[in-house]
Amino acid sequence: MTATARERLLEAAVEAFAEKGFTATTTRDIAARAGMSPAAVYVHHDTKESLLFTVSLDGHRSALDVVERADDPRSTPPERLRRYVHDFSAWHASHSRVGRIVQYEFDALTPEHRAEVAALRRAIEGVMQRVLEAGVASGDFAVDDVTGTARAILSLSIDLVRWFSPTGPQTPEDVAELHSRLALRMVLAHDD
Amino acid sequence: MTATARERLLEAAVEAFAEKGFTATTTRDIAARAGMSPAAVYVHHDTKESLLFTVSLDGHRSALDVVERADDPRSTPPERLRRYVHDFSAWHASHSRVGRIVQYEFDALTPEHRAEVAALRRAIEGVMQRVLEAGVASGDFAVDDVTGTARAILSLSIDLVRWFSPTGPQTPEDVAELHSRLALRMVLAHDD
DNA sequence: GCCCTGGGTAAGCGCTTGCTTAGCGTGCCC
DNA sequence: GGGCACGCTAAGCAAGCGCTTACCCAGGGC
Repeated sequence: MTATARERLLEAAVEAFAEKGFTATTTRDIAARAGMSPAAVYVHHDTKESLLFTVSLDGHRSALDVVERADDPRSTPPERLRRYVHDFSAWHASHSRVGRIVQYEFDALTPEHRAEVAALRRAIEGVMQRVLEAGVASGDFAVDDVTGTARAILSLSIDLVRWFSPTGPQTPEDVAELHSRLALRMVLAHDD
Repeated sequence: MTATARERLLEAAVEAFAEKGFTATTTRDIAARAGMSPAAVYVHHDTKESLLFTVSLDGHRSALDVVERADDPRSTPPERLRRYVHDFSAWHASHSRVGRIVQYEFDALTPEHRAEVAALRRAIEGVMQRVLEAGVASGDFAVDDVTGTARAILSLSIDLVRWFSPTGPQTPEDVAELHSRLALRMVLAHDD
């Protein structure tokens, strides 16, 4: 049960960063939320930024994992896109606090850490582009700007962290369902 | 030419807030960018937050103005939607620094100021909902969740401030064009 | 010529920040 | 049962923060 302290600290950091932003959060605030003295933070993390980095890296890894799992090459491109957007939006809705940190506090990372996170980000975008390209190749999708369209579709899921509330009327599933249908309409070719 | 000092201050604030975020920006930094002493900031603005409020209010007013101008009731719903999304995305791309502040620093406002800005935000969203409702009524659009779809379309334009770079390969017009076409595909009814 | 107003400054106050240091208690090894 | 590693704390340091104070000076009205 000694691992709990480190985890409590991370959970406290997520809470605080999501609520007030990285720079507005004090190490004393994080410590208090974790039920420790201010100095205890530095037993587990060298700097405040390294806490942010850990949260950010874990978050991106988890999101990348979700989209890679969704991108089953044995499915048709429309089904792959549907699952990608569905699961990616559901992830952001279910982890909206982490999502907010990941998206808005990117610039607060050190250049080295930022580069590491940026690589994961490009991977997430890359999977989406592959899905769209597969759909264009199969004739299911009509898309001329793959990069731009990929980014636009991802915007649906990502921007949700700005307004989604876990206590609001919509469930993560509601949003995921809506977004996946809208994404399909954005790209589907129809013969008429 | 005495009005210039106040404007230089606002311009400096936009620069600084967009680059480093509200809390990470110091009043000394803003003063230096405006070519003044730290104390000069307080000749024109009571608090650092009031600078943010001014930037935020001006930004929202300008954006609302753009979408109200785009929503010409004499046009068809598809044309109204096309212009709305086109102009709204173009505005965010052309004013991406102000856009970033407006979107990401909303929580840094005092409750009173936040409420005032929130009203403008609801107005912007309201215009979009009216356009979608008009399209559904005319039979041009097939949309069942008007509120959710409105928010999703706005996400395209809003999320662009996260990644758009004025020095990048795309012009505001490129993005505006892409987004307006994608938005139309999201809602257009097709008879087949 | 005098004063007043308004945009400006140098200096600094009180407080908070991220982080450090020196030390404390508990449990485990031998 | 002595030593020691480990998780943790009380106290505090240097730096930086938002903002204030006391003062300066050019231009206009009378």
